[in-house]
Amino acid sequence: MPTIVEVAERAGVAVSTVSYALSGKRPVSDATRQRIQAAIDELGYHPNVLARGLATKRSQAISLFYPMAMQSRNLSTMQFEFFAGVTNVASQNGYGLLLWTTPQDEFQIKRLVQEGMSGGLILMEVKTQDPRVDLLRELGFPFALIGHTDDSADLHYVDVDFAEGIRLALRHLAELGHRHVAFINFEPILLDAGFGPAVRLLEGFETGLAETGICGYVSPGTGTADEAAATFQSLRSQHPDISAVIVANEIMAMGVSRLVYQIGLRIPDDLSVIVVASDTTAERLTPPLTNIVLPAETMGRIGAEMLIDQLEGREVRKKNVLLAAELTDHGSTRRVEHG
Amino acid sequence: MPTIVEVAERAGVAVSTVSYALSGKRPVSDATRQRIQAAIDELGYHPNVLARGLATKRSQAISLFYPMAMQSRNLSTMQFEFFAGVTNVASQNGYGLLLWTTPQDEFQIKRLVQEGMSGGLILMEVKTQDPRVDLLRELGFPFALIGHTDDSADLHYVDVDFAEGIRLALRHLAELGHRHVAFINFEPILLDAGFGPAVRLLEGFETGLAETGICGYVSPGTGTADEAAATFQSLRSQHPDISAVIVANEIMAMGVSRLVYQIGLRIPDDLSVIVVASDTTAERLTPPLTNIVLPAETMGRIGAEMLIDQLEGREVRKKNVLLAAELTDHGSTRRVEHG
DNA sequence: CTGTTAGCGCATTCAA
DNA sequence: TTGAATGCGCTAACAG
Repeated sequence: MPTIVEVAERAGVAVSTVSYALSGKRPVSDATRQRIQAAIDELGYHPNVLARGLATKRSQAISLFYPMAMQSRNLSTMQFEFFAGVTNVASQNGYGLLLWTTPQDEFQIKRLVQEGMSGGLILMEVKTQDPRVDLLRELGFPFALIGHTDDSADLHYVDVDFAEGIRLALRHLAELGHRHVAFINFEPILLDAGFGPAVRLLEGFETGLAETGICGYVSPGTGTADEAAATFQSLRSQHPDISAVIVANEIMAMGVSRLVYQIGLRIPDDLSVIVVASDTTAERLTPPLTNIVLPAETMGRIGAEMLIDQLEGREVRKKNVLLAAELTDHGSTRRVEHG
Repeated sequence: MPTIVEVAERAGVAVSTVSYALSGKRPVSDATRQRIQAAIDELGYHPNVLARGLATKRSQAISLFYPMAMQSRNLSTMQFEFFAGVTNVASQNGYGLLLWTTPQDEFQIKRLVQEGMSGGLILMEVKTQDPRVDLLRELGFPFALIGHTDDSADLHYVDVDFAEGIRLALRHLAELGHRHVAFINFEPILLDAGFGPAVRLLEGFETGLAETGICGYVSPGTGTADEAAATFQSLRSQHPDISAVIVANEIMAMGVSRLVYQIGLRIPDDLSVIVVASDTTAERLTPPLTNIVLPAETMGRIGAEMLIDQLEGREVRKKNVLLAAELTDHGSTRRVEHG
């Protein structure tokens, strides 16, 4: 495999000249630049990024700590969308993207930082209080969050306003005459751990109830479609007045849809359903579900851009991005009489 | 950030001794080993993988070229499952996983190889004739395939027997009395490009028709759910006898399901449906669909294992893995009278 | 505008 | 069982 030395010899110049021609950090005359380029092409030379990284103490790769959920069977299309956003931005900017599913404790983060392979880190599934964030802050390592902590005003993050999102949903349902609404949240473990969306959805649901006068039934979900279905069924048998349900993710929503289908009811005729999901995901379900918009691909994209901007020493274009809440109507809600 | 030199100083030994203590490639006395370990712990030392990679000319990271589809809006849960398999195995073995969505041409592959950041490569969406495979072979770079070419007997690959899978489906339908079956394949572009599953499903469908005497209607899909639905509807209006449909992926199947739901029919009462998908994906759909098993997570796992075995110089435990075809009944097919 | 050279942090050969 | 010294391929002073 050709090295920079061989390129230099072939072009009849010093190695540093080749290096500078490549990086553009020093002017190089057109004539020599062309000879160098010719040598590069003939040899099929590509710089060794390890050597470069060692010399510069920076790396053209970023790391993504993968959601815990990935290790379970509980794969969600939306996690994948976050992913697509991050990956595409990284590739477009010439960065490699490293994926990690190891436990994301303090030790692993320190390790990752010191290993030097990645120059920055993107964190997902952020908690309202998150020790990982504290550590990264302390280490001074570049990072960006998809999600945010309660004290992340000074950090680079992108998130969506979940609390307002679920309030939008409640107002929408209130206008349609619904008086009894169920909410299937993420599993209790996540809520207890302070997982942002779980906490903020619940908070928004409660303030939304107060605002709309709707009577709410909160039922923690359990992650899987089956368990969400079972949960909903028991809730519904206890409270037959429930005419609408809001579900925290599309996996659980699929469970509810399937249950409804199996017991012979129809959405929205017999039940209104709203899900927290991306538009693409929500509209692809059977039936399509009206959704509190979680623009996963966009969030991944913005997170990656924020991080790469930092790494490139550019002024970071955005920071602290809290996307406004939105509701997209896919026809899964319907007016009820009387309530 | 502590280096190996600092560890050596603190432990009062030579740098090489620390290195050997870490790698175990040379005996180190218990006493010094312990002093070294103490120094490592106190300093919070982690070896710099770039420096290590530069010195050894090997890297503890592998690369995955991401499916083209990822760059479109056409995200599939199953791609994600392949992914989860690969990622988890990599992490468990202490390997980083690098994701690339750049165009996967000859140039990019050469580049990736020479850059030295990854020690091996996993290729997905393999074509029956695939120039990327030829190049990698020629370069002598370690790689594994998820999918296979027509001449890959000597390669490391994992794939599933798609042709036999669709024949299983046809036999199953034949036993239930179906005489007119539609098949919605991957988009023509993929078929023309020689994309393995597209080619082999079609081939299996045709031999399966001959074997069962079923009358088949092949309609190329177009990737999206909407277009698959439209395609199926036109097929059905032209051939009202169609009582069952086989669909090449779950995205298109969702389109068909939704259409069926919208026009007021039921699965399987009015239409039998079989999809090529993983069990988890198929059973989560509304309604759950009987599936030709595509064990995506397992395939990702096996592919990564094969590659890492190679890299570690271990005897590769498996190679040339063509998983047997299977059909899982999720109740979306039903006996028809008369045919 | 270009050349010379000292590291970056580690593995490994050669000596002891 | 251990130490000293060389080099992996590249960048970035320093020198001209």
